[in-house]
Parts: sequence; structure tokens; C-alpha cells
Amino acid sequence: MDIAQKLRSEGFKVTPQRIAIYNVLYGQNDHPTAEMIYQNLRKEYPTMSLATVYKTMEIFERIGLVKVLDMGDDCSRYDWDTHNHPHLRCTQCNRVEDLDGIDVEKIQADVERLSEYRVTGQQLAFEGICPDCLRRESH
Amino acid sequence: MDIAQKLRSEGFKVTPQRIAIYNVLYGQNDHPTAEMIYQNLRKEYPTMSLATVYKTMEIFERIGLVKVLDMGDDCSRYDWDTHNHPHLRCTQCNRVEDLDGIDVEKIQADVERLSEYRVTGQQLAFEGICPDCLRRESH
DNA sequence: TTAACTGCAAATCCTTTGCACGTTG
DNA sequence: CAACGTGCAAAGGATTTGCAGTTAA
Repeated sequence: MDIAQKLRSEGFKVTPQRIAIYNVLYGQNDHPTAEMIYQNLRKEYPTMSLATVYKTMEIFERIGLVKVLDMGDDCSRYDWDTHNHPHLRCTQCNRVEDLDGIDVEKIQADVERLSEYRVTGQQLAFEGICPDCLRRESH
Repeated sequence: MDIAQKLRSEGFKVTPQRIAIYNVLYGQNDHPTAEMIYQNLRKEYPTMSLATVYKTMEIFERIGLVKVLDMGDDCSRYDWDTHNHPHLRCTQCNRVEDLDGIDVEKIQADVERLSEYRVTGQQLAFEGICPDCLRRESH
């Protein structure tokens, strides 16, 4: 099911803005902020507004089309890949990356067992220095 | 080493406000927000200001006396227990709790191996429904 | 004594909201 | 055509900052 169908099936309308915003997000792997998405779209849609980006993201989050990330740098970042996985932010170049290979299901099961919570969400955020910046540092 | 000594050894002055703020934090296990600490202290220190709480927390964080938590509810929470451990927030009563028993060192080592980052910080935040609220729900 | 700290008020930054106009279904 | 969406501007809320008066060392 593509975004247009997903939106309609959840009772939302399909607009050029929503499609464009999703495409920006989907096309890159950089976990952009609302501002980054907005700047990216201004060229093509001169009337695009930041408010529309935020409103769209709220809908996308609600219907499971994006995951909102708190990476500890005072603004939300968005990920089109909504399966649970950890993220890393480089404190030097500020990039945010996905990390595969961690068994998040096991961690969540452990958390449920140890806490007796019914866990409904998780945010595994790491910060550090990325390989590129480490290399740059050693010169 | 107590807070007074720690502050002095790091070149900061020891003030009644700083001691009071630390004591509020240390005395309870509720991971309070700046606002909660401020409200808690107004009785005893009528002139206490929110700005002082924030400025104090910044210093405490810098010298390793507190850990700042992002629990996804739009405001920072503070934890006097700075050893790495996961936190849980109940989405119904909004409490934030510590969780012991997860091997965070192993997770961090896995993250470093898989990503090749030098990891300097981590934030393991879970949300869900706490045992009390689950019980309340089932009535 | 003096460098640091406090606390008020104002500023800042991200995000949300109100509303008139435009668009989708 | 009725409900929903857009985009501007203004509001909101957490946090930070400037600064004059106060305090720790």
C-alpha cells in the first residue's frame, strides 16, 4: 500500500504537499528535522510552510508512516523506517544514523519482564563520534 | 566526596540554592523536571527562581552530578543516579522510573562494534503502562 | 575584595494554533 | 459542496540570557 492509499484509508486527504514531504523523507537517509525538510521543499514549492511540515508529520506519525526521534539536540528528527532500531548521533558533525544488528525485541522483552510495564514504545539513542570524524581527528 | 566538595573542586561556589536543589533531587526517586524542583523549593526559598534551577542543572550535568533525561514529554528530567541505566515512562500517569537489570555495557559494546562509533553517551528510554495503571485499567 | 551567583524580566527557539482561503473527494 | 488542508502570522511553552544587585571565598 502506498502513501496515497494509506492516507485515504485512514480518512485523510491526499495532497501534493503530503506526497512531496513523504518523498523528501523517503528519498534520503539523513533523518531530517522539520526545518531541513522545509528548506528542501522551498525550491519546488515556494509557498510551502513549516507549519504544514509539522502538521503532516503529526499525521504521518499517527498512522505509522514515520517515527519521531529525540536525539538530544533540541529538535525532532523523522525516520520513514518505523521498525524499532537504535540510532546514533555524531556529536561532531551532528549526523544521525540507523543501526542494525541489535536485538531490540530481546531488549524490550527483558524490559517488560524486569519492570512489569506493558511497553509500547522505545527510543534507543546513542551519541558519540562517527568513523569519519574519528579519522579526521587523528590527523 | 559530597556535593560541596565536588563543587569547590571543580571551581564552583557552594550556595544554599545549589545544596537545596541537589537535596530535592537526591531525596526523591521521581526524576523531577526543573519546574517540579522549583515548585518543591518555593516554600522554603520564596525567592528561588526557575532560571537558577536550570543554571544549576547545567553545572551539575557538566561535573557529573546529574544525568539529563529525554523521556519524550517535551521537558527534561533529572536523575542524580548517573550510572547508565534505562528509564521507563508511564504514558498514563507520566511517572518516570529507573530500570535495573539490563546489561547496558554489553549493549554499548555491541553498538560500538556494529557502528564503529566511539560511543560517549546513551539514552535508553521506554514508554508504556506501569503496573499500577494496568491494574487500574482492568477494573 | 572580587569573581562568581542569584533572580527578575526579556529574549530565543522549536512547535502549535487560529483563521481566511483553497482543494480534495 | 462539504469537509478537510494550507499557509501565514501570532501564540505557546521550555529553556536561555542580560544585567543589576548579592554573596562566597
